[in-house]
Amino acid sequence: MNTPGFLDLGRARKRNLFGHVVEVLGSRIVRGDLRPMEAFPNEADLGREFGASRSVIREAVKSLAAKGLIESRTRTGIRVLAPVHWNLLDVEVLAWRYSTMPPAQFYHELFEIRLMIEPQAAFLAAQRATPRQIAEISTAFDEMVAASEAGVSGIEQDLRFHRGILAAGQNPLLLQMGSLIGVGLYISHKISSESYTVFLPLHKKVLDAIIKRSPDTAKKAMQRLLSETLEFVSGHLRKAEAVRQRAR
Amino acid sequence: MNTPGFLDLGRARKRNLFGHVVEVLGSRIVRGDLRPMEAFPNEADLGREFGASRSVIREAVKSLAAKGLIESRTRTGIRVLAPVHWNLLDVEVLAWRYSTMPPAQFYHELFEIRLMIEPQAAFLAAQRATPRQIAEISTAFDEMVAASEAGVSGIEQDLRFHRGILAAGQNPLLLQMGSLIGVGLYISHKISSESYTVFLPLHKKVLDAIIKRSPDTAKKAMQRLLSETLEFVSGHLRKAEAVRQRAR
DNA sequence: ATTATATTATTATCATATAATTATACATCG
DNA sequence: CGATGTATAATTATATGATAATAATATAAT
Repeated sequence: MNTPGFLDLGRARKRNLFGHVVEVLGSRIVRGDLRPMEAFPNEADLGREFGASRSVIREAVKSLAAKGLIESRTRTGIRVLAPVHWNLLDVEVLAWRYSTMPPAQFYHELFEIRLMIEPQAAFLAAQRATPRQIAEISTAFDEMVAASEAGVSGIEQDLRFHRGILAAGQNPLLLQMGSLIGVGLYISHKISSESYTVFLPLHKKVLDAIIKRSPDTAKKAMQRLLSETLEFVSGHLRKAEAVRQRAR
Repeated sequence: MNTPGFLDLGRARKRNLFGHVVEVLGSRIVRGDLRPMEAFPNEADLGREFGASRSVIREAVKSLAAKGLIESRTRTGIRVLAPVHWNLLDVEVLAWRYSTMPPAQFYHELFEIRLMIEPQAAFLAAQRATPRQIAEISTAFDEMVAASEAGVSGIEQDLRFHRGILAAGQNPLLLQMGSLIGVGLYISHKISSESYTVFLPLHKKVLDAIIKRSPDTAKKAMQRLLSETLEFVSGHLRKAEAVRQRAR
């Protein structure tokens, strides 16, 4: 039974009117339909477009403003902020970006950051992880293996593995990167469901190094895991692209 | 009572009721006054506490929800989410965290992340920066020098310097780290206004390496700049702490 | 014991009214 | 002419009160 947890990226958010408005406007902004400094519909217009009351529109606007996408001022109206202000690590913003960008480019961006963060996180985890945290990472790995043998997704377990390492780094700011990893795994899995099975041994090396308290080894193992995964998925994406080209 | 924001990053809050409610509730949550899963006031109670109408409360709640601090569901009410969900890189959340944490600890966390990101960003900048971007970084540095000679703050210029390098890395996700740097600089400056003057030569080395398109040199220079700044400020913090101890 | 149903607390949405803010245009004055 | 104050109007900010939808909990029926 799959718990609908962290990874409801694909799922359309249409629970309620508010969510719908946020979703549509957020996508538009991130996609670039509504460019900074250009005219933005005012509350009344938005209400008309979505058939929603002013309250709903205002709440949606506040929500997008909290993510740094827009700003709303009296008399001036609503305006899209420059991308510098966007909270790009927000799960929703990440999802909007992903759904409106060439997968290969997005994936590349993502891994460039992961490669900066996670190896060092593994390093710190090897130094600082509590026994409890090591156990958490360890069981996550075991469940990845089990999922692999059972031939099911395992993406949740994979995320728990990586999140566990971030947590063991004992720096709360690190945990923020969990959203990046979540999206990364989600994409990997969409592209090639075998990817995590192939890389189980590399995960194991990271885990072992953390258990042995060998920071440098953990760091290098994580580096290798990430760069090989990137290579693997990029290859798949290139192949898919080639097929699409030929199909024309 | 409500703590007036020690940190006016961007815009000072309290401009209006909405901002006030967001500020106070956000601080409370981040500080840990309102713990996850425990009872949270409902809309009516919040309205009574702040003397605000339901609209204001609802908008504030949506705003905090957009930052991942709380979740609001029909009949269940509002509840604080686990810290994993918080958008810790959001400028406001960062500010709330800073104003409710021991400065030394916060500063350490911050630099641990900066040390993961910025050296590699400098590396990428040396590879990828456009002439225009190099010019931007360069003028930012010149203005830092000018500010230093004039004996004024220079914190804006410093931020532009570091942001410029992130931008030159050509990875939008990198830019998100600008908020971290902004807060970091703000704190450095509060602690010791001389800090950036002392480290001008190290900035220069980073700039030169980028101009010369020497990624490895740029990376190492940035690494040195950051770790020495960290050391410098930590020393000041320790001294301040010692003084406070003695004062008892 | 399990399942269906009713109750009820809470948020979701709507509609409307008034206040506050501020960009703009205009007028006034030095 | 240029600066500076002032009225106007557009837009968001806030308030109020009503109804709808949702789901946790209690209750009744099987």
